Amino acid sequence: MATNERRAREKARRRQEILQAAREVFFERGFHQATVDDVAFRAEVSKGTIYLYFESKESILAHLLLEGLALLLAQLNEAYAAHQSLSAEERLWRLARTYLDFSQTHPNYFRLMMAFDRGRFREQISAELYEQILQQSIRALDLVTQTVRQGIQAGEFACDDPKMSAGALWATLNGVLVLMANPLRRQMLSVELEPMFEATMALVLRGLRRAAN
Amino acid sequence: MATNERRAREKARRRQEILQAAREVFFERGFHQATVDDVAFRAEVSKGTIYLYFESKESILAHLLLEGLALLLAQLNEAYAAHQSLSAEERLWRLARTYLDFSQTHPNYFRLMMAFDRGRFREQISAELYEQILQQSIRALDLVTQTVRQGIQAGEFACDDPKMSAGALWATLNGVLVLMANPLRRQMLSVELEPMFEATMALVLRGLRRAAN
Amino acid sequence: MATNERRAREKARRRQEILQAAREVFFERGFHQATVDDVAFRAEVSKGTIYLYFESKESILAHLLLEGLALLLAQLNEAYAAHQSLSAEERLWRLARTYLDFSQTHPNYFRLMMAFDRGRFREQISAELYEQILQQSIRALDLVTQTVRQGIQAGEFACDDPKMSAGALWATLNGVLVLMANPLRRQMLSVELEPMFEATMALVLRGLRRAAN
Amino acid sequence: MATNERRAREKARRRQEILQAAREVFFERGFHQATVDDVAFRAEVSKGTIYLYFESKESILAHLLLEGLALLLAQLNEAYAAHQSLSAEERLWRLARTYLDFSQTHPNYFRLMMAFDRGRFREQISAELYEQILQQSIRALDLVTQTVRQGIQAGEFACDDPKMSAGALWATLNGVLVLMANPLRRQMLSVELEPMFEATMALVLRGLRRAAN
DNA sequence: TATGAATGAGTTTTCATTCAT
DNA sequence: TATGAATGAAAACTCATTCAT
Repeated sequence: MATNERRAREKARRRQEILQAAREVFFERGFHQATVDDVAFRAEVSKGTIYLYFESKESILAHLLLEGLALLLAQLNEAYAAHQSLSAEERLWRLARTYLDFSQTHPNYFRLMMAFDRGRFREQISAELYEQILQQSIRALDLVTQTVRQGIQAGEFACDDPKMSAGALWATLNGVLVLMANPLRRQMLSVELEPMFEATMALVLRGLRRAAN
Repeated sequence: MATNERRAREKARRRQEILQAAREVFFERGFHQATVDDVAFRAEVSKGTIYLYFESKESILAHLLLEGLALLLAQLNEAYAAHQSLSAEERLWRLARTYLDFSQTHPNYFRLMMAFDRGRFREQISAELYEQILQQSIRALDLVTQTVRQGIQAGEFACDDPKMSAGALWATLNGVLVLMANPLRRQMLSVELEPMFEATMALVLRGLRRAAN
Repeated sequence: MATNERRAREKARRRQEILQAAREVFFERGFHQATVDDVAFRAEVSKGTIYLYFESKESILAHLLLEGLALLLAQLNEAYAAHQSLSAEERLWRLARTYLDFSQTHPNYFRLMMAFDRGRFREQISAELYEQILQQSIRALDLVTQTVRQGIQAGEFACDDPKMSAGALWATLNGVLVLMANPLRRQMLSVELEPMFEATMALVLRGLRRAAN
Repeated sequence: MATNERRAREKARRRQEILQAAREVFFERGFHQATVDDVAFRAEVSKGTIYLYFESKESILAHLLLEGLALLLAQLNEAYAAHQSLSAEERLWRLARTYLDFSQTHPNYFRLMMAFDRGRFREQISAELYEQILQQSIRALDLVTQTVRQGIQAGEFACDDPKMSAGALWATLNGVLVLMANPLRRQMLSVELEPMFEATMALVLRGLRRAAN
């Protein structure tokens, strides 16, 4: 029935509204500082309604994380697919640059992703949700792996295990982005993110190249 | 006076006992789950006493972090100083291996360090304490920078900015260690920490070497 | 009209389904622990529908109680009527035994009856409903009163006020059944329900008999 | 030290104050309707303080019950011990009358005792507390058992098992007191508590007497 | 008649921190 | 210096009931 459809639509919309409110509130005040009441108030629904759409406060956060991952994945996919004739190295640059951009444009989502590995978060959400998040985060890595594989086949790269190399590259990016996320540390190192990013990528890619051996 | 000295000594000891208790409790139950009461009980002092030695719960955590950093630094220093005649590359391997070992032997301290960058932690402790922690964490990096500098001077490495290269190396290590800290992810990647560590180090060092250009 | 009849029939059936679901849910989880949602789910109707058939959660419980009382009354009536030529004492034994059986076969209903006297239950249901329940519970007593009266007329019993004696007998039964309902207490008293029941009945009937005076 | 003593004394006093406040609040509004906030307000302490002295709301209730039992036991003991030369039957009358008086003077405590057997109360308090309550309630019964035993030895009573007879007597009293606690039921039965009590006691004691056989 | 989304007051419990002794 | 009793704000989550559709 049409009624059912409309209902489903409205339900989805309401859910989005709550998620949107939670995003604002969590990002403004921090997850721990923010209260479910805050979210309800911002979403202009009652507190009970929140629990009609989400199991717990943590579950909301998990869904925000999923949202962020989806956004990142979309951008990475776009970067990956954009130009078919790209060399593997160029493609890796594009992927990395996209990630860098994402981390700067959506610092909150990025911080959420980095925080995911830590804490008792895992214990507070359902196993399915947890695995779902992990799956998504692996997908980003898969794009890199594909590209490394391409580079190996094209003779650009000289590594044996594309998975491992991709992991190394991705881990490196994470490390750099996290390291440089702290302004005080940037100052102490007297290095800025952009050059550091460039240098690190150059370093790793140099390591990957055939001639390296 | 001797009395003063003894007093100071006892005060320091009491402080250590509290710290020790906090370490156990925080690591067992997690920082948020642990209560100051737990710490007081474990340290066999009253709750009020805790606040004679530390400003707040967060401050205790910060001092634990400092402790962890001191431990790591000691180990890194030892690894750095051990053999004077080491090549820069060998020395970097030793430093990295030491860091890897530390992350495995003291996973709780390691997690604490990684967590430091996140969250509202910064807002909950005094600015001095915060900077102190940052200073310490920079010192570790300095050892790496020194080594890279040595490599450049010796003609081993072919990079311009030792600070940046050291940062890249360290960031890479952090990234790998964090990435592989999650068992489920290790499984999904079907890669183990040890080979990943080796491969990543090899990759980055290859990128650093002269011949690379 | 036939339609009306069918409607009424269906309405009654739906009501019974809800009552049946409530019985299961309330008895399984306890009244307070059970939610109206549970009942609705079990009855396979929506929560709103529950309120089309019952005024409140408490009202459902009251109707369950009425159901239990009806069941007990039916059994008591049967026991009372079964053999016309029974002596009063034999008849009292049968009634008591029936009550005992009921308390064991339907412990939940029995507990509900015993709970009725307590708590703010009275304040939560309509006065009519409350009185209805009381009326029903009095009817059971009436059977006992009738029998005592019979015994007096037949010269079996030697008491003046049949109402009072019946009340005493019934109260005694209630007391015994409640006292022995607790397993831990049975253990502490090292007496089982059955012998206690027999002994108490024997005691009271002895007291009722003519020779007693 | 004197300080310790005073502290202990004050702690005990504070505990009593909370218990006193809880008694008032629970009895006025009913346990479920009453909130811990109410108790705290009445006791003029903060809510947190309540939980410094009692584990839970239910635990407070349990301690009130213990208080009531202690009071009842004191009165029963007094009645039991008062006159050494009493016959068993006279003594039973005194004990029963004392119980009756208690139920009228402290209807709230009495209701609490009757409620104890029901509900999920058992599941909400610690096993020790639960057993403690049960133990106390058994002690009252023990006085009756002692007296019945005395009657048997003196040749007054003609029963075999004093425990069982005492149980029957006590159960009977409980039954009568509960049955007659409801005003509406008293009205419907057109019997008042006092005569009912007298008649029931007479009935049961007649059943106990030697001549009965 | 039936639905089920929305409500929002209500409740227990926790815990970092303070302060009189 | 040490204690530990007291605080009281805070916060997540529940659920009976209503009402627009």
